[in-house]
Amino acid sequence: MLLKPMVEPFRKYLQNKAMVRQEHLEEIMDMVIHKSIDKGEFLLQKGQVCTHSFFVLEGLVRFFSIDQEGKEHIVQFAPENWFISDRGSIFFGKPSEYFIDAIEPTHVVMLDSGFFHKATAISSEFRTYNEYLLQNHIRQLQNRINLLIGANAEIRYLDFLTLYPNITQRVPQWMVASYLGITPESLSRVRKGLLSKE
Amino acid sequence: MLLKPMVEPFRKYLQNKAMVRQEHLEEIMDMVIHKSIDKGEFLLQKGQVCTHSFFVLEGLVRFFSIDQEGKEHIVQFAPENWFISDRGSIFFGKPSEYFIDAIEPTHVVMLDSGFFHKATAISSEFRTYNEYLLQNHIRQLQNRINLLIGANAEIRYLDFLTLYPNITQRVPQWMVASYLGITPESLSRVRKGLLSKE
DNA sequence: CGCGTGATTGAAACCCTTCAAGTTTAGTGG
DNA sequence: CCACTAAACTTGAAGGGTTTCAATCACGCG
Repeated sequence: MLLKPMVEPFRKYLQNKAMVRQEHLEEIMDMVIHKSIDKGEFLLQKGQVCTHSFFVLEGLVRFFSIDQEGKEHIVQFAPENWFISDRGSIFFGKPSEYFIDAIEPTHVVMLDSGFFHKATAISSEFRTYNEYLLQNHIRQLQNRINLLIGANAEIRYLDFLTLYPNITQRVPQWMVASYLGITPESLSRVRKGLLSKE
Repeated sequence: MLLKPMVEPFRKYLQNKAMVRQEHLEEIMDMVIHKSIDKGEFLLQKGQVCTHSFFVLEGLVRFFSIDQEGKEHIVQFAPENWFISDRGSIFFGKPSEYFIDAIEPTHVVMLDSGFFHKATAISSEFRTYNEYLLQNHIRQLQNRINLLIGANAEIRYLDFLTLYPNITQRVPQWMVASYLGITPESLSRVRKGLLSKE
């Protein structure tokens, strides 16, 4: 058996979060491959068919699109212990409309398209947890849509701060703006306005 | 056995879309309850814990929030053959932030919180189809977020038209505006602009 | 140091909203 | 079937929030 020290956080995650039992752990762990990427490197680029999901062991990645005018729009951040992939592309086998790259030097495990089927077949605990992740993801996306159609930039920024309190210091402000759907200049002014209130 | 003529479309859906086999059909169908509601009646109101998912047999419902200023924001429409529920509330047992009501006189089947677990255990075909629905739902929500943070009202309206070509005639224009995150007046002007282009 | 990236600030332009008025459409009761 | 009414849609003008473009400032790193 190979020594894979870097992927240990994934084992811990399966054990403590997903409650996967000892007897199923190794079989699942045997399916994972470690990969490390530098800041700025890509895990997925537009036009590629997304073949893997990624679990972030260490570091921070972003999931984003680039529009016709060349502007980036960040759909999601993924720090440690988050799964990230283009579900549409991986599940339907279509070329992706999105990019995934590293904001920090990052370690991930790569999970091929059969991983979730196999792992849920092996461990009912993993199946339950995976379903929880899907439901929670949908809940978050709906909440974000609700804010985007109903709330102004200030409220969306405050919501972001409470939702991702730890990430704010790790990403440049212009990326936060991109996530919120506003320009860096606007975010700067929103922050200025908030400071003068308190 | 009871005669349930109204729920027949659900049986057909399970058979043709989800590819549920004959031998599993009745067991699943036995779990469903029919309910009909008038235009304007609610299936879910803010503050309630959502106890059921709904499958629309006939008619049209909307899933929406109301903000502090009393304005409605439509997160989703659900016409025939769509599932609708507040996944967050049903899965986590928390009071909902959303409303579901009928835009037309509507017939639904009610699926209690255990339905999906039981049905996926009974039929592996249903399990596969349910996963497809979840993945597809996430893909749609991500796409909508991407448009909300990166595209103007005109582009979002055109996307809406291609995504829901049949619904446009069935919902008042002010609801479409609410879905797009703009005012009815703005949508009226967007439409005027599009007419003068062609 | 100097360079590049990111953050801030200002002014003008733009998109969308708000408010108000008018028009059309749809539903209801006589 | 028409008349009436309420709701939905349109249009205009003014205002607000956000973007754009440009200039300046702050900082980290070679």
